[in-house]
Amino acid sequence: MRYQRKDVVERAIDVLDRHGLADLTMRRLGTELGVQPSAIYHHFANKQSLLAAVADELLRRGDRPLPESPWDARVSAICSQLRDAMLAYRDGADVVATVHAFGLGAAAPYDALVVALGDAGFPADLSRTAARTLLHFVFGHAADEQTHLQAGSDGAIADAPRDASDFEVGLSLVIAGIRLQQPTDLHQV
Amino acid sequence: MRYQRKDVVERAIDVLDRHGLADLTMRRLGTELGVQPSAIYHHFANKQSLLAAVADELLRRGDRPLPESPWDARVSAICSQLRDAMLAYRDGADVVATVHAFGLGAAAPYDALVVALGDAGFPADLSRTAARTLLHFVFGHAADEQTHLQAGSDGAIADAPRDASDFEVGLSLVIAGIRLQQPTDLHQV
DNA sequence: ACCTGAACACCGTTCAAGT
DNA sequence: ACCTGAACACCGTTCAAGT
Repeated sequence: MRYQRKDVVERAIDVLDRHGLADLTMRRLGTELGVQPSAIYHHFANKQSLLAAVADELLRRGDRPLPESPWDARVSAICSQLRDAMLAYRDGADVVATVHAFGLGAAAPYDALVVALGDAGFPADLSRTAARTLLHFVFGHAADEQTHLQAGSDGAIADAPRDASDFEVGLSLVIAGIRLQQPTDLHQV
Repeated sequence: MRYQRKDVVERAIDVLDRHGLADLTMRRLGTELGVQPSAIYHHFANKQSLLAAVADELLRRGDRPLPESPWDARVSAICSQLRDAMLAYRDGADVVATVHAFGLGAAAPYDALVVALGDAGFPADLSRTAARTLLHFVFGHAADEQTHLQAGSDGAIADAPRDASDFEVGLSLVIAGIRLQQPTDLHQV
């Protein structure tokens, strides 16, 4: 029963999706792998690194080729893809947000947004600020939605009725705000 | 040494600010109060409720009267005040975000935003979506900033240089996007 | 390279009983 | 109303030692 890093991450995602983040403990994961908890520390320095690897793999699995299209459609596609990737697994938004809060993770979507905005002619400063603003929205919205969905399945009361298009509306607000910052001579590019 | 709910919350904020969220345990708090950990369960059903009360108190302490001004300035003031309240205590953004992720907390700023937007003439649906979009930005930005500040004081490398006006720029992007949704006959109100 | 076994220093929560 | 004392069922992490 010898495992590599990759096997451990795969099993961790399995436990996450079946039992949730609260049950994704080093001890539980060890049991699932048929191994002592301490064995996992041969592959990861600590639980934080394991979670970072899990978050990266979740996002990697959601990776799709982006369409050739105007910058705003590309930005929208990156955000939607990120959202879909997080919602595809139980507590996925939580994991990605936790890892991001620790200062790691989601570097790929961030870079993709900065590039898309830079290509559209926005200055580098604004591109970075706008990219982070978009990520805050996507993370926050996904976490919110996953919490409410889960609260619903737990039998708790869903206090805020959420429309299916709520994400698109919020996203379009932010993108519209970014669009306004374009130099006027680029409005038709 | 008999305490009431309020005393427990105050001491919890004290521990939070001095030692951080990771050290705000029921056992630690009990020790600081000179009481058994189990005694806290007389005042709070569980740790989650305690944290919710802590988050509410943090926001309450940051409460300032809002200026009479156009809707966009009011919205901006609500967001800045929320941000300041979260950053005023160590790990404050983390606490508020955690509580919010659990489906509670930050109801006051949310309601204030919905009212400000509704008064400006936005339809109720859009007001709610815009209010949540703003909260996602403010929470995400504050958590990000607090993480990086703390990483800096821990001696870690601050990977993304953050400008002091970064919050204002991001916030103005979102508000500008909302402004575009105004019915044209209200643009000058 | 990968794992065991045992320990260390903790957690949140419950509950009968006390004042 | 507020608290004690003791227990239950867990955590993440370290480390010498094994193969």
